[in-house]
Amino acid sequence: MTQSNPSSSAPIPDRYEPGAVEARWYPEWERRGYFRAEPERPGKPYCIVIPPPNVTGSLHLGHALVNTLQDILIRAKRMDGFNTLWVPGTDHASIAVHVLLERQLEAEGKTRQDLGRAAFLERAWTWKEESGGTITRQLRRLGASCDWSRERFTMDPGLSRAVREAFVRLYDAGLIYQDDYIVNWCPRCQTVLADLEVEREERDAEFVYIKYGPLTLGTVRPETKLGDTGLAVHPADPRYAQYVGRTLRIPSVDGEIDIRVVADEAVDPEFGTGVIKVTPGHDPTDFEIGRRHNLPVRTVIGFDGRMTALAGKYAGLDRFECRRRIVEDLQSLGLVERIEPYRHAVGLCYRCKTVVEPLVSKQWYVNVKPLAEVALQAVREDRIRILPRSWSKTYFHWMESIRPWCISRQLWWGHRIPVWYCDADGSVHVSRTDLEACPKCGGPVRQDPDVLDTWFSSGLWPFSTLGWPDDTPELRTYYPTSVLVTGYDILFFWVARMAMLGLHLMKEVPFRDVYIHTLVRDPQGQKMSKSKGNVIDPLGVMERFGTDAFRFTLAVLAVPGVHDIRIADERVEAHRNFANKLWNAARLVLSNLDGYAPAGARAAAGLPERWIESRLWGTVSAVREALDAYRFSDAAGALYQFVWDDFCDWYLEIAKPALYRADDPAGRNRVQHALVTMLETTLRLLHPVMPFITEELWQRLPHEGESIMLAPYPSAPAGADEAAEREMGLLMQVVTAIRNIRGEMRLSPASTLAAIVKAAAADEPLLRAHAPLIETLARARVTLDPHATRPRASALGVAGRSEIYVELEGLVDVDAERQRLEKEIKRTAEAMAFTRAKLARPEFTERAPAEIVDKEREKLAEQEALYAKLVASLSWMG
RNA sequence: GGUCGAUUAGCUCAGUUGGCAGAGCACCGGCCUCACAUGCCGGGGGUCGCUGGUUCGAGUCCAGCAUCGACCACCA
Repeated sequence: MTQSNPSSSAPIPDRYEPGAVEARWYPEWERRGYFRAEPERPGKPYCIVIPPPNVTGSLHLGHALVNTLQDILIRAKRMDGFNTLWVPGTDHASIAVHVLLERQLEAEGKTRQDLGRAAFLERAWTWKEESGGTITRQLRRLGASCDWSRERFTMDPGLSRAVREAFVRLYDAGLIYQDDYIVNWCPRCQTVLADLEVEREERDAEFVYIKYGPLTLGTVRPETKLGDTGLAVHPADPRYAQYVGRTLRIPSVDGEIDIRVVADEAVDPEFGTGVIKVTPGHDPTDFEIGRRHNLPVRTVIGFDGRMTALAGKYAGLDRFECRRRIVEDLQSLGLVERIEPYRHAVGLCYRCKTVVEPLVSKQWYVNVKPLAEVALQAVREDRIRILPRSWSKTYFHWMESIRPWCISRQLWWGHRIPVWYCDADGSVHVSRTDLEACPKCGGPVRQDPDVLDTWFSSGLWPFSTLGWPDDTPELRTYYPTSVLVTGYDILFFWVARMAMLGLHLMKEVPFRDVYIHTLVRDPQGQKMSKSKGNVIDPLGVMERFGTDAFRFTLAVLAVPGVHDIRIADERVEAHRNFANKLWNAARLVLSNLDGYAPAGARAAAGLPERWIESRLWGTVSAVREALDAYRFSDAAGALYQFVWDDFCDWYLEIAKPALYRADDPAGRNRVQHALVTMLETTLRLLHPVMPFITEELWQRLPHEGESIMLAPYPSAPAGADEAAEREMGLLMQVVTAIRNIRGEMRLSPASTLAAIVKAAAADEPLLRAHAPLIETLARARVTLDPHATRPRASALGVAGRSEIYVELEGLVDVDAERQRLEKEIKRTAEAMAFTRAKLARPEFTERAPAEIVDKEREKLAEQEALYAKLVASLSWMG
């Protein structure tokens, strides 16, 4: 060993105490540079870019899950000799930061406009500097082995350059354009929102039937009446055919108005009265109808959510207040026919939950249709694998019906749109560099005041973080990245955009695999939110149970599927216990290593050693296969079962006698060797999931190398030792049979039982050879007698085709035993009848595969033998 | 309205090509056995939502129904 290690040599406590171990190892790993990547390093590249958490955020369960999974993959690949890179970083989260800072300002009685753009941005940067480190500190706490030397932020100079490059290229390709269109406007955030950023929520409302002269129509938005520039009916609706094309003069809240009736396919004649009012300025459908029929746009609600001057006497009123007033006024004019309760979905801002107002305004768009086709193709052709596969369909569906992506935002915090306007000659210039003067006339220019959608810069993340647009070694080595791990909630927001932009700008997919994990919910299945007060703080969980236990729990919960997972304390507690189990197993091994000479342990392995080794290799294969398929739960499950059931419950108990005996140093050494190699390998196998405890224990065990992080990931040298597994299986059955009797008969665990084993001929030598092992594990004296008859006062156990009699020596209630026997006879008879019936059916014996039929026949033979024995036993009971 | 998914033990959930229903927790009984009571040994408990179909054989495949959920959607 070349470096001193921070693990203490003090006596090992009998409980695993995670806090100190975690605090010790992470800084040490980081200090030694284990996380750092080098493009020139040998090994197949394996790269993951982190889904950048919002810079202002703190670690929540979703982050904990996604980053644990990534860390498991990266650690396993790193140990397995890959040239690994895990790029960490954070997102500037334009609108989210706005909401947050504006709430702060609100508390001070100010608005962002009071502050002004420069001061607001200064504040945002200060906030970023102050709290931006929180999440990365917490990721370290989780054990995330990211290459922190390559940490990126979406508003870094380098990434900002990438954003401009991308914008210019898309603009030059004619894929970015400006359009006057109806958009989703958030009156609180004072910005436009992309369609995706509008959430739907069912709300109760009033459906008001308003008289429009001879016609009546229903609406949930009476206030937009002031913006009506037409009425529409379905072209094939005979009821209203006479009105189509006519302009009606009708009474309204603001006197007589003229309104034209048009026919349009968008109208559903079945709904309401079959007539709709057309308000092109405040409804997307109406906007389209208006365009088709040349109806003017009349904007009566402003960007602030208040009625405009065009609203006449209602000008200045809040839109909802105006709604009430209009309905009152209509009622007093006798223009309301009736009002019905109505439940419908309203659009809300995904950040501040304010009701979105459809408004017409000029915005920048990306024509994503052609990009989507390429991105669609990549998934169809499996160049990008979306896992679990079922998510592909969702991706296809969205991509196929994709609409232009509105990318401008009337916000300040973000990437300013690289477009300059010259007022002198009216020219528009898109530029990679800041412009001071108009390239055409040399006159003054002003930059577009808006910023880009946050997701524009995160859409470049897989290559912008690797140095794009420069041609860097990082880009050449690590792009395309190997896998993207993320939640389905940002499949469209992020994954789809990365696929489109990556394929367009890099001409290559941004990632080979996309592993979509499920979302984490509280124990009641509720989505966690601050307002519900059900947020589980991962740091608190790690504090209470340890990071490794927490990570293991997340891995266990990470089942491939589409429905969300729930996390409860009991789950984490169970894995805290698992960590403790591992700790104590190691403690047993470590405290019995005196005199251990690795070189002298070459002697032929005994059956239990062959068995545990076979089990270990089976586990190694299972874990590797599971990780390759992103089946984290299966990997964790295999590890749990091996460590607890096979290694601790069986092998350690088997090993103890040899360990404690001083008279057979060779045998002891052999067992020590098995213990050390099995445990050391297990720790390496477990390390990606439980990095801290495995490092701590590995350092204390005999090992090669300076850290478990750099040790090779185990691979199975051979297949299973089937003979060993079968033979040990039988011995274990005999032991369990005896223990079973002890339990059923209520015999003291302290007593040594007398067991007579009537072994089936084929098993006799094995049972004879390992009788001492059975004796130890079952706490029984074992007599092997192939011709034994069952003693009168005894209980019967069965292992395979062997019988075990445990003498009860008058300790047991005969009636109780008789009852037990009767019950067992009944059960056996039922099972036997079932098997017989199955075998009696020619369809089965003729058409089922031979080995299945043979298995059934064998089963029946065993059942019949057992039945005969049981019946005989009962007669012996008298 | 469209799409996808779920329904398995008291609870939370596994169950990959159809071949004897599993885990963790909870529960019951017995143990402080010199690694661990965050432990050990044993045990009980399920018509796999309902109805049909395919098959020698269905938790698994197909159809319908019921209940719940998620996502998408311009029905005013």
